Amino acid sequence: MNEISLSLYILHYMKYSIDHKSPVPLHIQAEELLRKMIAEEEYQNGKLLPNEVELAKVLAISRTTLRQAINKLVYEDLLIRKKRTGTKVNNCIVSSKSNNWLSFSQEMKLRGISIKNFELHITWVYPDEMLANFFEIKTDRKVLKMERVRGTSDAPFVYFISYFHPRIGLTGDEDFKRPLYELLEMEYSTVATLSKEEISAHAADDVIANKLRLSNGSPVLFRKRFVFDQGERPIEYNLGYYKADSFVYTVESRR
Amino acid sequence: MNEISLSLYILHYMKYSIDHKSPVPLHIQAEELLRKMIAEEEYQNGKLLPNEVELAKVLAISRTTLRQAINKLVYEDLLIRKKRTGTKVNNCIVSSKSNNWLSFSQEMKLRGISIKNFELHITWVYPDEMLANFFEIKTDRKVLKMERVRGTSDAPFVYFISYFHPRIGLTGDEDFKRPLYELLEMEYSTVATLSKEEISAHAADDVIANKLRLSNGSPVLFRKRFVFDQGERPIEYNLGYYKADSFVYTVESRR
DNA sequence: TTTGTTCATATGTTTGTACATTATAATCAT
DNA sequence: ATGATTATAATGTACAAACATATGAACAAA
Repeated sequence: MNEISLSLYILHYMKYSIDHKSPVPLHIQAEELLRKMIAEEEYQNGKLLPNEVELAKVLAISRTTLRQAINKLVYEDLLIRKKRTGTKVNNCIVSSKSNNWLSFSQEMKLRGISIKNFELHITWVYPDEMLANFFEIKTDRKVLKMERVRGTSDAPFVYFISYFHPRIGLTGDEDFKRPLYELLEMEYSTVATLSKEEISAHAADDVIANKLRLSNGSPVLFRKRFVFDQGERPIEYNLGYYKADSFVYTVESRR
Repeated sequence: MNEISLSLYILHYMKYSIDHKSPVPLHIQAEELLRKMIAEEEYQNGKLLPNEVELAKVLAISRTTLRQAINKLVYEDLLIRKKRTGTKVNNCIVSSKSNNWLSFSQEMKLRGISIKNFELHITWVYPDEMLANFFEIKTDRKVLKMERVRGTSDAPFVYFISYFHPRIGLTGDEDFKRPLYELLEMEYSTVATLSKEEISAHAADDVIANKLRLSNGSPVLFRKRFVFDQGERPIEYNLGYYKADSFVYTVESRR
């Protein structure tokens, strides 16, 4: 690479730079920087990152240190390396790692996808038999129900229904635009620790089709989620209807 | 560490050793070795791994390389490092083993469902770009393709397509009515160890609808499965189309 | 036209080295 | 005894330097 394009790079990455005097480790700084970089539009379209040696040179860190940062993102499946070609953003639509406990919005943010809340509806309802049973409460004890439709700026792609255990103490006036599990953890010292999920395919009924702007009978991915706290006490029952092809559930298992 | 305890270590790790002449990278070998080590009972009880410099010395690899391996397991949350103390097994997350490794027919049997094979079709085909890439072979090298439709005595409910890596040595004349992973293990000494899966919902196209006796556009649960052996070498690529509501995927995760 | 061959260039692997950080243990002064 | 200090032993961070390997592209030979 010649002087000119090198200085272009320098210019380009001015806004992100590494502070060698900062107490935070260089590879952490580099990681942060990469996360910001790959959130940018141009990288979403499959543009390659600058190659390792050059980028290391520009950031004035060693290639090893840079690789340390890149590797982390590769492991998180946010970047894909290819020999002789380079490293680029893994822009496959939406996916969720099973052991990852990021909230929906956090994960979307990570991938540089901005999400829009289409609907947010809070009510207090009587639980049905099943829910009362799961929460281990009587059916005459009201629980907080949250309905939510979310998607990209273009169109909604998921319809959530959540029920929360009254024990938590939610009033319904909380700011539900905040990441949910953060809210529970910060304000209600309830930590979601265990989740049991059931994933299946369904045909959209009237309600679902309407919410997701689909025609009746369209395929949706349905996820039922039972969430527990540290003491394995039930805290949330969550139903999610995802527009087909908008959500891929990834699971990694080893025996 | 003195001579005696060092040689104890050597003895102890004789069974696991690193082959410097093998084509598989040292850090991969080290990773495998660690996985085996930490599976041992004594390490489950909070026993610390040997410290990095010593272990590196015993295995005759550099500390950096060893750390590469350890880091991967740390990232997977299998190991926990602690300064001044050492690295030990994180035995609190054993639940991920809930991921059953039963084969399809075994699992059905367990549930008391007798299954019927509707179709079983074996061919040799050229892999497409993606498959060749996964198998790390050229697109002109044929691979064994197995198609299979199975269900209850009433109706089919799943359509499988499997591709097997030529390395395994399958001829196509095997008895595919036997449990598949048993066959691979017994006859071809190929042990499926790691599986990465992607689950999503789709609308059935002509082919799928026909195989499963559904109408076009009906919802199906689609599962893509990448299967690897001990050395993380690819051995199978499997596509499964399940009739909606006939299959529920359950996942349990703990953080 | 097809098939090798080579070259350039990207990531991949591995080592050796050095110093920083930090939690604990041992020591010392009070 | 107890609080402060120091030493130690582990991981954490960082660099530079090789060499390995895969692959696209250009070119040459069949």
